[in-house]
Amino acid sequence: MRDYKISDIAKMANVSVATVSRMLNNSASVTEKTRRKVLEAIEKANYTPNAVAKNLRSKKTMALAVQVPDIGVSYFADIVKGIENMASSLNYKIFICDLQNQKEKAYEYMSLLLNRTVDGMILVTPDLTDEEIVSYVDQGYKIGVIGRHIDHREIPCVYTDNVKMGKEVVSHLISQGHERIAFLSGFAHAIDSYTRLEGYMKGLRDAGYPFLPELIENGDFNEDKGYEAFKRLIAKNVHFTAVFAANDEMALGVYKACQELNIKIPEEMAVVGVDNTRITNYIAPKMSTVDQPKYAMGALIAEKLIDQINDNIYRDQRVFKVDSTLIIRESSNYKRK
Amino acid sequence: MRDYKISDIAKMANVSVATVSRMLNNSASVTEKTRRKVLEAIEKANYTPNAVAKNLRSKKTMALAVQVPDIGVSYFADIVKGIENMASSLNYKIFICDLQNQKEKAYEYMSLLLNRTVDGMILVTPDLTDEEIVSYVDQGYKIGVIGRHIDHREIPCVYTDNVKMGKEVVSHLISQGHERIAFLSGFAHAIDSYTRLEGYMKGLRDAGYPFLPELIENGDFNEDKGYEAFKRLIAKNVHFTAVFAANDEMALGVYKACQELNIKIPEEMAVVGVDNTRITNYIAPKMSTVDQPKYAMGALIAEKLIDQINDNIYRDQRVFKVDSTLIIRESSNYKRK
DNA sequence: GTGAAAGCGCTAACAT
DNA sequence: ATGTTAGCGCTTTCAC
Repeated sequence: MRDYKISDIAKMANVSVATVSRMLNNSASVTEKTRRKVLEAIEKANYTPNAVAKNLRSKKTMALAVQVPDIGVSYFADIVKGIENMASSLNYKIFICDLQNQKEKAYEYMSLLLNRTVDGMILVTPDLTDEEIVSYVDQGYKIGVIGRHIDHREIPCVYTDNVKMGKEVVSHLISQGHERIAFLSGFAHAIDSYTRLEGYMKGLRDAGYPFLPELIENGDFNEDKGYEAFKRLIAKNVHFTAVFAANDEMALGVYKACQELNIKIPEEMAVVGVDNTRITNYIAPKMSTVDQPKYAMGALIAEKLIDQINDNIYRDQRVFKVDSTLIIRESSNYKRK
Repeated sequence: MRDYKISDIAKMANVSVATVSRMLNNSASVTEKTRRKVLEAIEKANYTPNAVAKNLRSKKTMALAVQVPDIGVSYFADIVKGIENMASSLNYKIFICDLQNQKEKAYEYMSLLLNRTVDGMILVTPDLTDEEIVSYVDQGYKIGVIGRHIDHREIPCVYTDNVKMGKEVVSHLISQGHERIAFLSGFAHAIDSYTRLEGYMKGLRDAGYPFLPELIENGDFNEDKGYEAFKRLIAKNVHFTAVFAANDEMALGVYKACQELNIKIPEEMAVVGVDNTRITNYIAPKMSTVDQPKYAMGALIAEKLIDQINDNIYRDQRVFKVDSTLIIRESSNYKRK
């Protein structure tokens, strides 16, 4: 393959490489006549500037990486769409790093940031600790996070008010006549899960109900673990009539377990998930869940991270707590007693 | 941020840059003693080689781009996982290009290939024509396709035997007592849709049933268009008792329309989709569909494209026709009459 | 408005 | 086994 470079174009158009570069980047004015000559040469050669050389010289790649636990989960896919669209409108490209639920990959993918393949990284994952993230940022790497809040003036954060969300779910369940509500958490270390649990406890307390530790089970945000956690709950022989799962995937696991055990949703067991994953609106019975403005959250974090990359001194708001919306569908729409 | 480069490390370790490079890339032997000195300097400086400079010099980026119509559709997400894992095991990175169902983006994203941001591109999309793809490849760009077959010795292809698939679906439906089976196609120009239609016609002919053009409607592989297409079918007032949709998304649109029109699936209308999208196994009634070995297909195309990138002369098989499996679930599991 | 030339950080050919 | 150096294709400073 014949590969043209900027000097070939310069020669063909009888101008200097600097002029071609200036024209390509609109970085300085060029007479209309020169412009036409250059354009003609470019056309004739079918020339495309080499982005790698440009990146090296300009020390920018105009690319961001996004880490998600599993791109197959529509919650993450929707966030990524928001990121992609905002980034694209600001002329940034996106590397999607799909961890496929393998934690180790979180570290591997950081190399994209360290080795300058991308200008910044967005973490939609709980894997790296706050300290690790802060340490990278203090070395000058640009990172934005979604779904968690890190208190550092150079880290843009977009997250949901999980405490409020948890309280809202619990009070809805209570209003439906439930007194004993189980909670299925995600990873123990995931802040999302943690704060939803906090909301759950506050909701219980506000209503004057006791917090029963035996009604809490750990999962890992995946369907299988939700399934297992629910089975453990049943095996314990504790009484409960509702489940609040820290995300939809785990709630799906509860559905599966209920089907196997012949437990009727919502008559015998109310189920509420979180994320408003696409599937929740198709499954029978339709699942109650909590919607987050995923697309907007993605767009917001992309915008703010790009701001951060281009400014360094951060101009204004950096932390965004967004509201979620409880969506009551069939799986919890049944008044007990 | 202090950015170390290879010459800094060389100075710190009292060796030449070549030695550092050689050590980093294991491209030639280095004495254990030098190795340790260099390692120590790298550690001390917290040095990571600049991938952009490396890419420029080596004229490789070790990255592939993958175009998909919509990463939120689990069919594509699964293929991408296969690609990602194979690529990653061969030390390649992946750029996911999510078209978000906007055709124009297909062309925009090609710039990643043209400007050398990636070494190759995998198209899981029907948007570019065979001619366009061939033209790129003839210019030396490396492209692999999935879901279609392009007759060119340098283009690896992995695709499903859609004709066989179509016949299988139709004969299943016929065996359930259906005589008038509607077909919902995807884009008119999509080869997948085209060949499935071909299989549908052959299946009909084999059974001695007539092909009725009024039972064919066009969609675009999305739920909305499937919904509309089905409504048009109904509005035509033609008689039919089964629908074969060219993919699950459109079949989902049929579900929605049936619900609105109070048509019972499968008793009054059998529905079969294609792709075995995750949602088909959760929706009520569970949807019959055709499974393709998505993950394996993704892995295969990645492997073959990387082969092609590294060889140029293509060694062996380039075209892979894989088999699909009809999965009969509730939406077509009802014998008529 | 345009050109000459330095240099981004790395690899690899050539020399020792 | 190790060092020297040219050069990958581009942007940008400094002249003019």
